[in-house]
Amino acid sequence: MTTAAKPYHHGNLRESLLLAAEDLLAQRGEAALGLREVAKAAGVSHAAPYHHFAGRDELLAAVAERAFVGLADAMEVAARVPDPHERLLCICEAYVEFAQSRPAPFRLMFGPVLGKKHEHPDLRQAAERAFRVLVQAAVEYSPAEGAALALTGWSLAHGLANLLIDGAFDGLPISVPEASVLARSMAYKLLGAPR
Amino acid sequence: MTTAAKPYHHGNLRESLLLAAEDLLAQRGEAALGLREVAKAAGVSHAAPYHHFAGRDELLAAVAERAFVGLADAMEVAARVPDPHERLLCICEAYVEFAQSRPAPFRLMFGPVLGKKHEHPDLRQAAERAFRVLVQAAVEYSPAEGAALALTGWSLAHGLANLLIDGAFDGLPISVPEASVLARSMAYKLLGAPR
DNA sequence: TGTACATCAGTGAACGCGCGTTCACTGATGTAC
DNA sequence: TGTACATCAGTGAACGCGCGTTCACTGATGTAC
Repeated sequence: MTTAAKPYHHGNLRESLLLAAEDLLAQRGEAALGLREVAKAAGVSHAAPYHHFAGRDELLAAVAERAFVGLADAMEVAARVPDPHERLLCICEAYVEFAQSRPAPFRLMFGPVLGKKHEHPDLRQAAERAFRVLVQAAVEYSPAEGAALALTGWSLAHGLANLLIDGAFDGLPISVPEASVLARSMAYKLLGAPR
Repeated sequence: MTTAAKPYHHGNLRESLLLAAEDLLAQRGEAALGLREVAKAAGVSHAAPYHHFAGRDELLAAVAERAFVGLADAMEVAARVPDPHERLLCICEAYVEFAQSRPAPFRLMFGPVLGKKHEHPDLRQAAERAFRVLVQAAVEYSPAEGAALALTGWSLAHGLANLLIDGAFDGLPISVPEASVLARSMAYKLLGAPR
């Protein structure tokens, strides 16, 4: 059994660091996302990341940006549903599912750990792409109130997502349905039943 | 001008520590909420808090609990509105206003910084009191769907609150109204216009 | 095809910092007689 | 009312840790001739 000698030059360390960061984020949460931890997880000295990122913030911003790309992708897939009513609903469901399946990235994307988000234009751009999917579907559903509907749907999905991943519903003195059932019933309250 | 000699025994250090923590939280956010920082802000050695709290987590839990008490109080005041439709709306508005005026406590209450919330029964109890205000108003508005309506209203208010305090609406490519206008228009979408 | 050399992308030691927690201590308080 | 003494609530030093960042360095790569 021969082990490949570890090359001095990594070749694609930037990508490896991001993958390691995403792994770390998923396993241990945003509190563990330090430069040294990420470097260790990528199997590299703790000073190596500085050749690829200006510092911790820039690494975090890159991770958040990639997460937003993933969210926008999922929302775009959901937006392929033909019926406008169902389409809007599926987009919101996709949003909640994203948060549930990747809670730590979701927190990083919106929370205060990564401040000064406006200083990272790529991050902002990815976020806006996701938002536009929702706005477009809302306008298609209701041209007159598209923007307001998008903000309302976003708030509803965002609130449900956060409450779910923060465990706020756990052990509540009322019975709480499954997340997907919840999302659907809430959306029906907002949009009415399917036409 | 005589300065009162600082007494060796503080008298009410537990309360002072909590006040200092709340101040620190408001000024510099949850990241700054360390035992040493709080002790310094209270003008006491960094080991003194251990006579009043088992450790950092217990201090944080106490701060979060007091914040939940404040939220529940605000919601109860809002619940005095006679008309059931307007009452439900005012409760949600109070929720959003609380988050906007005290974003850092709000994050601490729900976020992952303070984990294992179920290990702090007082905290859970204060949180449930706030939730019950909402459930009761929802049941009074619509006995048949009270619980579902409460969850939906909570999600909507919670999502709006989080998006607002995280600055997610800043610089969006659509125009976003004032927070209170937003909350009201969203609630109308959910409940219909006043009867 | 070989070789000199500039550039790149790593390493590991070090700096300075703040954190939570523990410990032996001491000054202040309050209670029993 | 006075005094001995237990208890309480502080202090300050110390431990061990991990963090972000900087630095001089060196091994690897690639390019010009």
